[in-house]
Amino acid sequence: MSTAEPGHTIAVAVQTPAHSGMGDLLTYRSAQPLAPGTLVRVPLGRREVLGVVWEALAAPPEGVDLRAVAAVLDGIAPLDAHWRRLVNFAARYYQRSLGEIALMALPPQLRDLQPEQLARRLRRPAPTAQTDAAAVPLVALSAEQENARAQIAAQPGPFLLFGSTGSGKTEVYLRCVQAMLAADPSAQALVMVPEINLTPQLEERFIARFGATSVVALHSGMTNPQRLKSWLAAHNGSARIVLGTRMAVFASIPQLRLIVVDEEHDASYKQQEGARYSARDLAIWRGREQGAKVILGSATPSLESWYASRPASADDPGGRYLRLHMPSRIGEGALPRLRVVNMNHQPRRTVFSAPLLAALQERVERGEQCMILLNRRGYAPVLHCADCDWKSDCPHCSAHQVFHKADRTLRCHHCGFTVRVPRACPGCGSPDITPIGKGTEQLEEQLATLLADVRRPDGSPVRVARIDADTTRAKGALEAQLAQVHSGETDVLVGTQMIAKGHDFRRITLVAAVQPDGAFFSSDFRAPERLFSLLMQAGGRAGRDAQYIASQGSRGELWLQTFHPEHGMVAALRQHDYIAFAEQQLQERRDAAMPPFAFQALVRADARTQEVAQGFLLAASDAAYTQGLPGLGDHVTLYPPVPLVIQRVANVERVQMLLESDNRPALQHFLAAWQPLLLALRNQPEHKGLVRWLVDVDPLAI
DNA sequence: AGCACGCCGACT
DNA sequence: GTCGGCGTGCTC
Repeated sequence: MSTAEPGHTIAVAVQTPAHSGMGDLLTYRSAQPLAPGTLVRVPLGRREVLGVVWEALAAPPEGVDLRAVAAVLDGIAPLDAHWRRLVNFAARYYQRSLGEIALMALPPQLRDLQPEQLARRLRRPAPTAQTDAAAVPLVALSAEQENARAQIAAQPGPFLLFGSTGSGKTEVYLRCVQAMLAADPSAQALVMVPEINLTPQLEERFIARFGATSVVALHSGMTNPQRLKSWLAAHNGSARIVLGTRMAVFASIPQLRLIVVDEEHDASYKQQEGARYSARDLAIWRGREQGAKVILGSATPSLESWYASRPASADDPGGRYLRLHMPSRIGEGALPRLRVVNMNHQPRRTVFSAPLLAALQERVERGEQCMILLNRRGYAPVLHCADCDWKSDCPHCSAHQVFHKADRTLRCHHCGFTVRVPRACPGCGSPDITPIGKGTEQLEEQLATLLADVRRPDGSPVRVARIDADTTRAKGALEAQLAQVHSGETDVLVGTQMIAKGHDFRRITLVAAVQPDGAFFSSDFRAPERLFSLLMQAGGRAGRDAQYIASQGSRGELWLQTFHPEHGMVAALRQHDYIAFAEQQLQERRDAAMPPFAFQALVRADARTQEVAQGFLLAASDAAYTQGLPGLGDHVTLYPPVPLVIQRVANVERVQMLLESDNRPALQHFLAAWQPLLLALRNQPEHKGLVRWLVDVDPLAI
C-alpha cells in the first residue's frame, strides 16, 4: 500500500499486549499535523482502536508500511504534558507499555465510541445543578486541626496527616480544598479513598460543602457513561473536585493543585492485577510533577510514609514528608479500653470465651451494639472425614474448599469452583464428616444460640446479623444492611474486615477480634502492620458517640482473644500507641533490611506445571547473570524461585522470585534491562507451558 | 489481548 | 454437507 506519501509521521500509544514484543509506540501517518495528547482512532490488524498521539516523528521508520490514522477525536482537547509524563513514569516504573497505562487511564467508553457518537455526547447539554453549596455555618476547627490547616497552607508538603480515628481529618481536607479553590478560580483537587463503599459518604460531604456541579466521582462501580461524563468534566476543568478510588490518580486534571489520599496505609491503593501500580505513590509523584500539594492521611500510616515523615535530627536530615499530628478525638470521646482474654486459660476449642460472652450479654441488655470481627467467610474453612482423613480440597487449587452452610455448598475462594456438600465422605463413604475451624457464618449461628435468652431493654430477643462478601453480593445489599445496623435493629454484628473500614457505627460500644493470632506470626512481614491498623480502626468504631457512652456510664471496649497476650502488639494496642508500634516495627525492618530500608520487586511465572514455572525463572536468573545486567551482585540481589503460598490456582502453578535492592534507581535499571531477556525466553520451546509472567514492583506481600 | 485463519467432530 | 472446537500467528 502506502510508500513515501507526503504527510506527517506520528507515534501513537495504543493498547499493545503487554509482552507481545511490540514496542511501546506504533507509527502512523496523518494528513494533518497532530499535537501530542490528541486522541485518535487507528487501524491495528483487522480492528480499529483508540490511541493517544505521543509525539511527531521527523522521519518514518525504515522497513514498515505505515497505515493512516482513521479518525481524530477532536471534540476532546489533547491530554496535556503533565498527564503524559504521569503515564510515562507509571509505565516505566511498573514495567508496562505506555499504551497499556494510557488506555487504562482513559474512560473505557472512549474505546468504543466513534467520533460522531462522541460529538453527539459532547453536544448534550450539561444538566443544571440540583444542589447548591449549602450555606452551612462552618464549625470551628480544633487547635490541632487549625494547626494542620495552617501548616498545609504554608508549607510545600507532601504532608502526612497523622490523626487518630475521630480526630477530624476529613474536616481538614475540606478546609484545605476550600482554601485552594477560593485562592485560584481554576484550581482543581483530587481526593482519593481506598474503597468504592466509602465514596458515597465522602461525596455527600463534599457536595454539601461545595455543591453538586463542582464535584464528580470516578470509580469502577459507576456505569461507563457516568465515568465518561465525570472524566470529561475533570478534563475540561468544569469539575473542581474529583473524588475516587485508586484509578482516579490517572484522571486528566489539568489545573490540579491539591491531592488528598485518605487512609493512605490501605492496601487497596495498590492494584493487584495487570499494571500493579500504587495510587498513593503515584499521587506523590504526580503532586511534585504537577505542582500540587499532597496530603496523605491516616490514623495508622504505612511504615513507608511514617519513615518518610520522620523529623530531622542531629545526624539525620529527616524525611521528605512533613508529619502533622492530630492526637485528640473531637468531642472528647475516650479511646476504647483494651480487654485481652488469654485463650491458654480457656477450655480447648473455645470460640467465645466466657468473659467476652458475658460482656456481649451485658451490652445487649443495655441496648448497646457489638461488633465481632473474623477474617474468614463461610461456615468452616474445611470439611474433614474422621475415618479416612479426607479433606474438602479443591481439585483445581492447592487450597481447601470452604463449607458454606447457608446454601449447602463447598466453595473454593480462589477459583470459585463449587460443589454441593456431600452427604457422606467422598473418600470412604463414612457419614462422619465434620467442619473444622470457624467462619463468620458459624459465629453468627453460635452467637444466636448462646445469646438466645438475652433480652434487649424493650424485652425483645437479641438480633444477630452478619455482613461479609457473601451477604453483600447483590447490588445495594451492603447499604441496606448498614442501614439496619444504624437504625439499631441489629444488636450484634458479625463480619469480616469490610465492616471495620470507614463505616461509622455510633452506638457500637464493643468490638471483638476473636482469632487475631494468625497475623502475629504470619510469614508476610506486613501482616502485623495490617492487623494493628485494622484493630485500631475497628477499636475506633467503639465509642465514637461519646455523649451516648457517657450517658450510659460505660466506655468503649476492644476485645482480643489471643494465645499470645505477651505479644508486643498487644501492649501497643492497649496504649493506643501507634508510634511505639511503628518504631518497633521499623527497627525490625531496619535490622532485616526490609522496606522501607530496601526496595523490592517480584517476578512471578504462571505455568501448567511447577517445572516449567521454575524453569522459566531459573533461566531468567541465569540470563541476568550471563548478560551481566547492571547492578546485579552489588546493588541488586536475586533470590531463588519459590512457589507461592497457594501454589496452584485454577490448575495453574505459580512460582515467584524476589529481587531486593538497596537503591531504587538500580532496581529500576535492572528490571528495564531484564525485560527483553524475559521476553526472548518466553519464545523458547523449552518454556512452552508458560501461561504468563509478571513483574510486581514494590509488592505488598511476598 | 483480540481477532483472524486453519484443519477435524456432531448437527440441521 | 456446514457450525464450531481452540491451536498458532500477527498486529505500525
